[in-house]
Amino acid sequence: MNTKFQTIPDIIVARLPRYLRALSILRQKGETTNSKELGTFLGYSAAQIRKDLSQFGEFGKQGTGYNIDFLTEQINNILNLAREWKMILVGCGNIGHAILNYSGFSANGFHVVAAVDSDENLIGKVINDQITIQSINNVEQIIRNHQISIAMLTVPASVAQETAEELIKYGIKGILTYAPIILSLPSDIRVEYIDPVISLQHITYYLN
Amino acid sequence: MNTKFQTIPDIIVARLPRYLRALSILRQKGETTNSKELGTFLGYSAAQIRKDLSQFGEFGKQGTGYNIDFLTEQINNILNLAREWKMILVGCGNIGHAILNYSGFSANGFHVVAAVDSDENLIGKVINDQITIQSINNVEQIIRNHQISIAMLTVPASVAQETAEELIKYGIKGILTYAPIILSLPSDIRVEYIDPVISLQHITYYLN
DNA sequence: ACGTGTGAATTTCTTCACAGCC
DNA sequence: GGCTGTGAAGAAATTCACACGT
Repeated sequence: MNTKFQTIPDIIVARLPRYLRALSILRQKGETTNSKELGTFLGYSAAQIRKDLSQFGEFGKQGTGYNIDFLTEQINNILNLAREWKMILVGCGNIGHAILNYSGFSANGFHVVAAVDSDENLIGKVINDQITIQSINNVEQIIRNHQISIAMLTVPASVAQETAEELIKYGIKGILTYAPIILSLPSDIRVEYIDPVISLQHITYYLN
Repeated sequence: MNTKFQTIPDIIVARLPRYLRALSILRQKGETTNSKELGTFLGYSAAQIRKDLSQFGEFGKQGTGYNIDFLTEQINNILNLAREWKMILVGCGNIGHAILNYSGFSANGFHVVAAVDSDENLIGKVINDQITIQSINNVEQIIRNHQISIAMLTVPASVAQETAEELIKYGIKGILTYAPIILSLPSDIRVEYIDPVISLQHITYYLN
């Protein structure tokens, strides 16, 4: 194992959040698990689980397996989740509203601390008794004041690229976008796409 | 190329919907494209684009590249998109509501023909002047009557597994689930996950 | 006896590089 | 000249299999 001088393949990093999901469920049934159980649960091989984790350290015990709380803590550390993250929601249409009403983010340490939109009619609206939609004109000030590094982008596809570029200017480093468009951004910006149509089109290949 | 006796790696299938997204944008600028342009646009190598497409046929012309309309049609055929797909929405909370109000599905040939929920207070509610939320008790009848094979699952995590199992009994073959839980289902059922927390946790690995 | 961590073997995926056609 | 389609080469990911610690 070596976390300092080796860069971890992204394909492994991508699996770590799934490990967390699995661990939180397995925790309900016991204090320990092992690579076989975890693998069966997630649909991966036991060897792959062990190989993945060994990239970051020696988290298991021979003969016993993994202590779930300990492994969870380690993966949280690896993914920089041992802290709270502030996010800004950019675009407050249908999806934006659903996001503001969704409790799953804050339950996992991700807090939407501001929401902006360009639609005058939405500005000032209070969602979920918690957050007030602000003008997108304030976005620079909001991002800088709160030191926000993650944005959720739920604007129309037609303005997604330019909006993303603006956010980056103000210090955003990671973007979770729901716009059905491929963003062209500097390589140091992390972008994740949520595009249900792409997921559906993937499914239909296997149907008939 | 051989589409009959070779099974195509899923990693290639997964890229095809992205090609469609790219093609629809490139189409606005011209009638043809080539592997280099497409690759640059998507962040893949030109060789990979050619290799991927060659799995399914010879869609390009030497010296010219690919006719965008033709290539789009071919990929649509490969992904079984040259038809309309009916879907049922199971769970009409926040995310369910956002889905019902989202036009991106029907614009791509995916039609939500029914929506069900277990909450008595929601039943009978009309969304978007189009669809009436029905009782989940009717789900079998709805799926069978409409011959629906795709479900969008937006129920709470605690009931996602059992709900999915029920849907499969009635003939559902593909599930797009928003529940933050790993479903354990027969291998002939196609499942795609949309889990924004997993996406965020992937992003944070690269931030600090 | 159980189950990890890990080199080695294997399989899969990506890129190279070029013949061949437009 | 430009660009595809594709074997061959190379790189990456996965699985094997086992020594070793508990």
